[in-house]
Amino acid sequence: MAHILVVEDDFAIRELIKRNLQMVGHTCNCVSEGDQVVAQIEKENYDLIILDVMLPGLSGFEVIEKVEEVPVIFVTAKGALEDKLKGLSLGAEDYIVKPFEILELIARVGVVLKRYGKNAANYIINDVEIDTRQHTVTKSGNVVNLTPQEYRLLEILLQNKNLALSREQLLNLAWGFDYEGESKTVDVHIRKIRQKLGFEDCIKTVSKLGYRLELK
Amino acid sequence: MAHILVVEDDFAIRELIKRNLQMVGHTCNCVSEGDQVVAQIEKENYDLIILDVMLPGLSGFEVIEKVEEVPVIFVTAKGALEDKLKGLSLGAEDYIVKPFEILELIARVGVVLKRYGKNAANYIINDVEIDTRQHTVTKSGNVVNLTPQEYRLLEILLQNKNLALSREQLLNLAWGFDYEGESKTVDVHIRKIRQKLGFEDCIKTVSKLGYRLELK
DNA sequence: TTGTTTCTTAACCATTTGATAACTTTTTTA
DNA sequence: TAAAAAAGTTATCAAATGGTTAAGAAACAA
Repeated sequence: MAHILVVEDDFAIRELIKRNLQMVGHTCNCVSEGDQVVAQIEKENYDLIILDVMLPGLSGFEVIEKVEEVPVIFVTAKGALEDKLKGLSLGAEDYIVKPFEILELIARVGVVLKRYGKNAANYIINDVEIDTRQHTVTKSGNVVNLTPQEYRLLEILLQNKNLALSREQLLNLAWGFDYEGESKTVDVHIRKIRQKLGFEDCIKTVSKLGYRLELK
Repeated sequence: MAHILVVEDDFAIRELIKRNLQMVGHTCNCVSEGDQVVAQIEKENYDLIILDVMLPGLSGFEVIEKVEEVPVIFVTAKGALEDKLKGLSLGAEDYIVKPFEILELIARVGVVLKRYGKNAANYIINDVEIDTRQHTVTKSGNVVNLTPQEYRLLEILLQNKNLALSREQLLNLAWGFDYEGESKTVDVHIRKIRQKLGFEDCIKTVSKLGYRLELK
């Protein structure tokens, strides 16, 4: 399932989209203004952006020019053909007109994700390569055997690269929100990842808080 | 995207299918009777036919025998298991039961198209050769007898080579979306395939998730 | 029908996994 | 600086997981 950014100023529509995306298993963040988008995609890795054309601040058309590599589906109230053509020529993957059937949106999201699925979501950090579609981790070409929990934690760190995450947050994200365990457990798993991947310097300890995976 | 022929006598269902196929970007023609099919495929090149079993004039089963080279997805009323097996044995690529989730139909269409797009015919893995057209598997030149279910599972793995698939996904793809069985069933079939083909190393277990067929 | 094949589930076992406790080292802070 | 707190490290044992086998059910062929 995918991680999706929704950019929409209308509260009701934003929530509608979010709720339905989550219902089918995607994770999802929302922003209401165009100029928040760049900051957001630098913080986290998104698989798709759903982008309203009419936005306060930067318009959708202005936003898409700043977004590369992440596929975009445009949403607009205007059914105008020029908008559609402009959107597609700017590199949008798809286009949907308000008011839309939520099922249609879900279907289009699925199509775009699948189309992009080919281009594997993988990360390269030093000599370590993580391929999330294959579920493999290699270091200098050699397979590294991570346990399920280690892998889950690593994925969370990758999805939130350069962000400091508290132990509480990490427990919620990698162990599940209903998990009731000790925060020390995170430490032990972090150690394992550091050791297996040589990430001693890569995974920074944020004192009194938690950890941060530092890239670039 | 693909060009698809829909053969369905019920107006409402025909239009539903058509509208949704177009929504995700396919082009689409419809006919309501079986004996119009041959004329239609001679006029235009179709990538896929969606074919109702219960038709006035020629039945779907009679139609499929006249259709070669174009993959077919059968649609039929609920419960007719013999229909399903008959359909598949006649060469249908897939099978879907009314009433169906339109999302499911879209997904299956995508899968069949993908299969045909990239599936040249046969795979060679070590000393094992799988010919999907002939439906045969040989190891060092000797025919290996896979049961129908084993073969289906193997095909799914091949179509998704190097991708980690969850047990849930494998059940959906190899047993059908409507199948309600235990994930352990997958394990047992995986074992059979590993054993019969010597794929112990080839089919990797992805802990806490499922399996991955690793090539090259 | 009967006999045969195939599929699913249950049961068992070996292995892996992960949470915690206990101890050491580092960092913070007073 | 020393005490306290936080983080690093290691070991242990219970639980979870997957491999494997076999038995009964279901499907199929004759």
